[in-house]
Amino acid sequence: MRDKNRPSLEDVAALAGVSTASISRCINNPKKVAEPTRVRIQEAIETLGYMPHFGGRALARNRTNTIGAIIPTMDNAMFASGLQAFQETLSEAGVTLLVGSSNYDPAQEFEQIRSLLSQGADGLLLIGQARPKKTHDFLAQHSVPYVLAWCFPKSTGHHAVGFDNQKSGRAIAEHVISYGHRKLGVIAGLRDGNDRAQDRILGIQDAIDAHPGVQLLGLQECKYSFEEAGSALDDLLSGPVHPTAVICGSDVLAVGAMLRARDLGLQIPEDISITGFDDINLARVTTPGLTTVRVPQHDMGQKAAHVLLGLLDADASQLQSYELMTTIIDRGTLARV
Amino acid sequence: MRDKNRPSLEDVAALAGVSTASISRCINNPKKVAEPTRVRIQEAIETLGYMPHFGGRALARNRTNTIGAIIPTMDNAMFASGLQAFQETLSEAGVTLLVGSSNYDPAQEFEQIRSLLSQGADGLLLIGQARPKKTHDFLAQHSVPYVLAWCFPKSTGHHAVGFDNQKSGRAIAEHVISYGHRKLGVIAGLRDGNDRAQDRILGIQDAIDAHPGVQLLGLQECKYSFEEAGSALDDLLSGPVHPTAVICGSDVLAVGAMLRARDLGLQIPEDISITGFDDINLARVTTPGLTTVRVPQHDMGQKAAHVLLGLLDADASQLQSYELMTTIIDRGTLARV
DNA sequence: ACTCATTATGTAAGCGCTTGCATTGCGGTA
DNA sequence: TACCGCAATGCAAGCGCTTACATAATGAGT
Repeated sequence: MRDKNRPSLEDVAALAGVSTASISRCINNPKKVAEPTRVRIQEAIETLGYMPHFGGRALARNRTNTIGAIIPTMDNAMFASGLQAFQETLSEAGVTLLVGSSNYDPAQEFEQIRSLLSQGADGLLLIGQARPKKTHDFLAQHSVPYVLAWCFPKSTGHHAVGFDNQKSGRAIAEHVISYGHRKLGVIAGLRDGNDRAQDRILGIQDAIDAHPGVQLLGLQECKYSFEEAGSALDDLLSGPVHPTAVICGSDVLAVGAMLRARDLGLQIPEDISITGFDDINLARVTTPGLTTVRVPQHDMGQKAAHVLLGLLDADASQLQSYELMTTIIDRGTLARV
Repeated sequence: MRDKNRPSLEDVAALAGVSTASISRCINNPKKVAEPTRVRIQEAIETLGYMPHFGGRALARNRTNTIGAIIPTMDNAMFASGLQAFQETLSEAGVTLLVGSSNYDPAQEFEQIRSLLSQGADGLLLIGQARPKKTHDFLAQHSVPYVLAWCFPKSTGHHAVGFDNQKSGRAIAEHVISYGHRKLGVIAGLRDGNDRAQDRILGIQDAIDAHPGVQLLGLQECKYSFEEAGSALDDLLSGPVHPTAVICGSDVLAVGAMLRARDLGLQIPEDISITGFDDINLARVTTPGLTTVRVPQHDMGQKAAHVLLGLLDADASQLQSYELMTTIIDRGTLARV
């Protein structure tokens, strides 16, 4: 066992010639201790290199100062940068981030929730709103405060910091339609267990339904990888009638489709238009640049952290929800028809 | 205080009609408990929805089953995907990941180390080898096991899972030179406090020194952003003689330079060659694809996790180091001259 | 001079869990 | 039948910290 001679409160107390209680107060609430004592204690702490024992502290105050985030994967820049902002904000408040990843699988998400909770997380950040009853029950049973991100539930039953995927999906589809496209294809993420993917599709459908002349020639679902998106494009192009525009549920999918289109010798956007969703770095880099929906990832992460921090202190039962707005970024992959 | 009626070991013990010791054993070492008792205990746990209290456990065994990672930023896909692999591997072993970020700043890194340690991290993953004495002392004083990643120190003083940045830097430079380039430019990350950036430059220098006819026309250091890299390219092109190839210290820098080159009306690679380093997704997506150095991010994260897990169990003082190999990926941004 | 706030500090009782040691009960052996 | 060894379980002492409460010291108000 390492740390055999890790100094404890008692050691510091002995050195400083005060009781352990004073040390504790000095650390947690300095103004409750007289100036000279405080200085003496500080010195003792320094010379011993004392650092409070996490377990002892967690046990005594029943609080870990730790918040967990469970995201599908950090491999997608979209979540990574939101998480970065989230972490930075927590850190400023002296709270540490625990990370779990679900790989878009509700069962894995459940396990990670369980795991982070058993690690004593004081609160949780969860992506999206759709989850099995089992998960909801579990969360309720343990009454952890948590906030949802990357979504904005209409029935605002829960704290959320995000945007309306359906509305945004509709917006980009309307945009495409406004450019004159009438034959559309869609490449979406697997909607099973993924409400964001699902809602975006719903939004696209809304737009199509609202414009009688417009038809959806095909809808492909696939994983978020260039390769799968490429195959999805193949499928979309395998029918007798080709779409003039393909709306993609994420930038990764869109770029995958672009890559494939290029391999097929198709010019973008002359031969086929493609749009993305998320506006990650990738979208700025393709030729031409990807027309996409900008999601305020950074703000979302930051705001979510603030909300969560608030929930910890105030035993806030008051609903805290913030809807952030997305915007369409016109680059070069959408042509007028 | 939430959790007022969170069940404790004692509650379970009462329900199951055994002592708390048995419950504890049943959880931590099932085979020390007779089958029928085990079943009874299990049931009690289920019906109560019992979950061990983290603090209590951490206090009693002086161990948190938690590992911290401090990376420069998750905003760079390179670290994000390594971290993802790291997390997954830890998770399989039942260990939770704590995340801190340093933003490439040694002082911030120190603070994060301090913070994660005070959160009881049993081990640490750190990026790179160069850090202030203060940091080293601190790590030594608290005798936490830690492993370095993204580097492979020659004086293998410490556990490391990574690659030799200098060697790889030299390799890509040699590659560029072998294509006939004689006038080179370099855009690197800020080397202050960043040994990876520094070593890559050193490697490039090595290659240049080894080839008498080759000259380095300019070396620009900047932050890892498209914009800064763009400005760096401007500077490189502001002299009387232009480089025919620009070697960049990361893909982000390379792409930033490409974007700017395109704005300047330069054809890549006809007018100017550009190479990257890391091989993140971005590199596959540009037109033409970026010639770069592939870093085995995934393997590195995974291997680092294994090493760290090993260090926790075996009180392993034995040095565990793994050098991974990088490879040059030829895409289209390097022309023959 | 005496009382009463007020402030600074000490005392000690937990917080929930693990674990070394003691105890019990059992089957096998002499 | 008495004894031993072993497996299963219970007992209780911490682990290091926080905090309600008790105590001491100081100064203000009368």
